[in-house]
Amino acid sequence: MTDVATLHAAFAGHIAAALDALEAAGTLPHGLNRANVAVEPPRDPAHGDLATNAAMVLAKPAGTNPRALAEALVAELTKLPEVTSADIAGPGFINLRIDRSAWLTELRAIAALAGDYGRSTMGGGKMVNVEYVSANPTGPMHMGHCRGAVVGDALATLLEFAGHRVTREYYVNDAGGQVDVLARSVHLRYREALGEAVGEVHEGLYPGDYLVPVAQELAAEFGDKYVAAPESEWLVTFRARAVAAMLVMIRADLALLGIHHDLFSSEAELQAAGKPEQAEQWLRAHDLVYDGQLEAPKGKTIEDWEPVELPLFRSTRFGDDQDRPIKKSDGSWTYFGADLAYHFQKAETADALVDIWGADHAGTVKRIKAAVAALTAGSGKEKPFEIKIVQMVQLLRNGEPVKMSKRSGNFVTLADVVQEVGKDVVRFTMLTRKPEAQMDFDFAKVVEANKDNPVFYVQYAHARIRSTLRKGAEAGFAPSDAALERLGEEELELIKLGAQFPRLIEAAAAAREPHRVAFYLYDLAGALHAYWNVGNDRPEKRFIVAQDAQLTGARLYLAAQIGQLIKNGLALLGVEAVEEM
RNA sequence: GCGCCCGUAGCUCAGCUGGAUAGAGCGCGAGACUUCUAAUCUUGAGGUCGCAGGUUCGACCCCUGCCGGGCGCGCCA
Repeated sequence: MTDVATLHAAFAGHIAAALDALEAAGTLPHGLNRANVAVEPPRDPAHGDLATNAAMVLAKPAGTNPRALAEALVAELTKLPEVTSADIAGPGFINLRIDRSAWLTELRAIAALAGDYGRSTMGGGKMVNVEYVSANPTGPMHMGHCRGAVVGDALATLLEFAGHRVTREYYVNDAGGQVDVLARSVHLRYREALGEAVGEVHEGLYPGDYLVPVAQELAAEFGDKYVAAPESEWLVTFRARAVAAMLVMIRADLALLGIHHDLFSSEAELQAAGKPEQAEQWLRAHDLVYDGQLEAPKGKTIEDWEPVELPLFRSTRFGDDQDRPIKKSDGSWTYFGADLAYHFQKAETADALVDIWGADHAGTVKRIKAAVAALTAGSGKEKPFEIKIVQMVQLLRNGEPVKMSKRSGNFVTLADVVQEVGKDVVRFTMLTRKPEAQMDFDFAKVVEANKDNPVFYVQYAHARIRSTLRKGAEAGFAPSDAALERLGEEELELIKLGAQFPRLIEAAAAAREPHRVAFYLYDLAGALHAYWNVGNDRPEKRFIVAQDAQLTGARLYLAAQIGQLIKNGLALLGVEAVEEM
């Protein structure tokens, strides 16, 4: 990475330096928390290029009033050569105007940093573990998994770009009852592969045809050895083979979306290593697990409910409505029991944990966070642990809900959707809504080629730029920073919007919200299109002005940098920046 | 019954961790364009930020209580 400071980083530094100066002069006490000091463009551009709330945030802890502090800050900031004016507004905002040469310098910074423009050291190399997808290995990926997969993957990329070291992890639930059902389902298909007429697949088993290939392999390898054998003889083998086959399929499905995990962690291995026992032991020693009776579930009546004594985690202490079992009555671990040990294990190597979960698991957030917080605190390795919930996606076709039949296992697969609308459309669309809000995904709308469609709009902006650069090259014009001073106010506005990219990256990463990148790109594309449209009626406002090579060079240089920004942003979302459409 | 999420323009949604006069697209009104700088453009109207309190210099944002919608609530995963 080239050593070029972006305007955003430079001004964060300038404000900090000004505050340091005030501390040295005794105007400001030492050691104030500056975490809430922000430097950002004011909402109303008429107020200036940059604004800081430093005086308002620090006035109270400093025991002074905002305007007095602001005046002292302004005195420092006006010393900077690139600051043309610094005014105090409202309750104590400081509005700065930046010399246009600084914006042109920023444009050169984009060119110099290219794919690294916007990259941040904010994360300080901290190891963040992002766990996402983690679908049960019992079948292909379907649309229910899609949103979490895309959000998790984009978040992981974003965090990397913001200076974290990231592990993309998939937790494989290969130890529960569902993988036994999988093994039995494959056994049925195995008998079928050997010529037996198995008829309708039993209700409790997985009916999907995707089990046929692995069953055929087993048939070819073992012949009829296990046809009549008791389950105990084949279950372990069939289960292992089936899970392995399902994971191959799941990886292939995820690859269609450009998603590749670094680590697949096995629940069965975790249990074999005795991790849940260790966790239980500690929790018991600290009175967080006890043997008790589970209450009957609320809100519905269960006829055969019988209280039994189980090891329970005291989740009621943490806001849950009842204590939760970590083991079943047969002595095996519940999902929760294994999961808390799993997260504890992850916390041993990572500096922070982020899980992406579907809304159907939202009810279990409190208990797992409480258990993990207790375990990590107990070992002196308390780690931030966030769980991001992604809400349901309703599939529509021309406004009508897409029917899904659960009975036959006839769900809409991720592969089908990617095949129909393409990877880029799926990924971008999943990111044009904050994850905690429900969303509609209309097959008809997401592929429309018009400005209502954000995917198209952003990709088109990039293609337009690339096409312009090609046309310019054909006519003998190359982007050049030799005469950037020829750029006018309209161009400057575009640069100012572009210069927000580094700040946006840090804010989005800190909030763990990759969708902000998508919305920013939509804004940037809109600004580019608007600028372009002026040239429709006024040829002298086009990027290529044949009789003015100097101006054309400067405008193409601007175009190239905006294109670079869009490309960088799309890369974070895992969407291709196309050359033409 | 309980928990979590959502509620912002007619519709679909943003709103940068509490900042300045709450934004965009669609739709609607008015005008322009008949085109490869193509897959439209310009402009206007449109708001009790679900409701009611509270916290403070300041609230769409935080707290409490309601209302409406979604998801979930067995030792399943």
